[in-house]
Amino acid sequence: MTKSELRLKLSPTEAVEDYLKTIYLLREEALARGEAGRVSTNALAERLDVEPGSVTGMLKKLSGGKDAMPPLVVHEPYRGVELTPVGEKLALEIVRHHRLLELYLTRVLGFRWDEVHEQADEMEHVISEEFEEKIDSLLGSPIEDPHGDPIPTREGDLPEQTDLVSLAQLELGHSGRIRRVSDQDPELLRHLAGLHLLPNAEVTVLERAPFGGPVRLRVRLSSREPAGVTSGETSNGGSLLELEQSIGPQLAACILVKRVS
Amino acid sequence: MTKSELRLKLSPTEAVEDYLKTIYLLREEALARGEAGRVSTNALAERLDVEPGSVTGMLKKLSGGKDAMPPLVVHEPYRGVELTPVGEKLALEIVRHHRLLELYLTRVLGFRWDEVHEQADEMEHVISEEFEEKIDSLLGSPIEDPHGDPIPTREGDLPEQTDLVSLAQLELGHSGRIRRVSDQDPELLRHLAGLHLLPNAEVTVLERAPFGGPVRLRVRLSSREPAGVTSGETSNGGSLLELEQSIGPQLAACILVKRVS
DNA sequence: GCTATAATTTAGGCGAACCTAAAAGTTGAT
DNA sequence: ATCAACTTTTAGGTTCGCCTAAATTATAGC
Repeated sequence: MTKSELRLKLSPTEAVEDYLKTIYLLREEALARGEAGRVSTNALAERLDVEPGSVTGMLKKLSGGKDAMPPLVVHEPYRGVELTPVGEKLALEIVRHHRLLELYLTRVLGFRWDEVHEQADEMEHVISEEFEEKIDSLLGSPIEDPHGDPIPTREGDLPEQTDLVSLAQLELGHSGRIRRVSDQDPELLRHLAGLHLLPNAEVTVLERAPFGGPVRLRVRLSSREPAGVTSGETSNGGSLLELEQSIGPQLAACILVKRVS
Repeated sequence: MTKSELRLKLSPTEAVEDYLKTIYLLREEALARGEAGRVSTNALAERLDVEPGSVTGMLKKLSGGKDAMPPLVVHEPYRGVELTPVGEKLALEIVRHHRLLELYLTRVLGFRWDEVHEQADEMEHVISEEFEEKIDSLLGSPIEDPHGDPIPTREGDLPEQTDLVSLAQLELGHSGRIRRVSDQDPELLRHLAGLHLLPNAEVTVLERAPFGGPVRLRVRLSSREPAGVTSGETSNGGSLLELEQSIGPQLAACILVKRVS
């Protein structure tokens, strides 16, 4: 009843919100990789941890438009799906909730950046517009979350992130400042924090071994490391402001930097 | 998936949590009224806004104990239901979440006391134990919420509230300090705030009209009115520290006071 | 003790969102 | 042009939490 009451005010189901959000995020990731086109059913299925058949069923519902709800996606069979303007609006609301929550949980409640994604995934569906507004203004209307992901405005506009390339693309000898890291995997985030590969750090590609070998990097630590990012181990006793790390190529692909040199 | 994953760690469903919480709260209210005995199916149905038949079905499930889940209630057909120790533990966890959230939303995020109940009802099911701990310590391990309801400890102990009587019971000429008000109805809370009948205010019963007539009260405003309780209208310009109000008997029954004289 | 009323249970169903298995359609490589 | 590999759809099923309607059981008045 609490649930159905909510849904009655024309709000989408939690499952619907998850589908819309995921379509949006997959699209965003594809764009970052320079790929065009629609999101495939299978990609959605994998990300949502659901069988492809279930996705088809949901896409049918979402593109149907019932209950005074306009179509939220355009699904062209065999060629993927994309959001309608209304669907994108809804997706952006959820993404905004998610990223605001992630930032709030780290900045205000002191969680580490690897702890917040799962919590935000739960809370994003239940917080009220008023709650959203309160934490937004408490944070000073921030434009990105702890992982560097841009936070949509209430109106659904995204701060543009220009010229970001992944460490997998950055040319030998070139440098960049870390701007954005995938928030999906807590393990990955803990690992990166351990290597001090954090937002605002400046890195240079020293060497790239062939055949998918590791990438050797010089890391210049950011003077002010972002809050709530390092674990308890305050091993920053020494004044090491520069170090070298080696990372695998799929890890490098998760790290987006803004070119410096 | 997100949902079923959670449930797999042996956590109860949201519906189950709502049933347990509601059984607990109805029991608590009955105790306050001096009634003993179990909670009836119909009382549950009414509070949960669900048909009685649905309640019976759920009670069967809850008393069944499956999926490595022990029985959470004892349901004696035709004579109501009560929580088992395990069920009560779970119920108290939800109540703790709810009341901590209510306090957090008023104290930290600046919501009014009539705005927080519905939000807490949603959020209580999704916040993590870590979130609970963070806001608990941020609030200084508080013992009651904005409406004066006691907050269970993490161990499931309740701060005792001794000697509370409702304004419907308080004898003519006697005084009490408002300690606790039902948080169920936002309208009621707004109304009370308008009459300055707020926690910590001291009231004296001046007159009680017969046949369920109104109760006339003298209200001495608390020096420090609880935060987030009065609406925008800062009509507290004058220095009126004492005033008279008249309220109906069912309203009086919602206000619990601690005897002063 | 009987009956009216209220409380409870039974039985059958529904929609949401997922599943599996298998069929059907599409694409690309040779 | 054909066939293998992939993608998508279909068809039928499951669980959860709710519903209604009808049957049953308890309680209380007379």
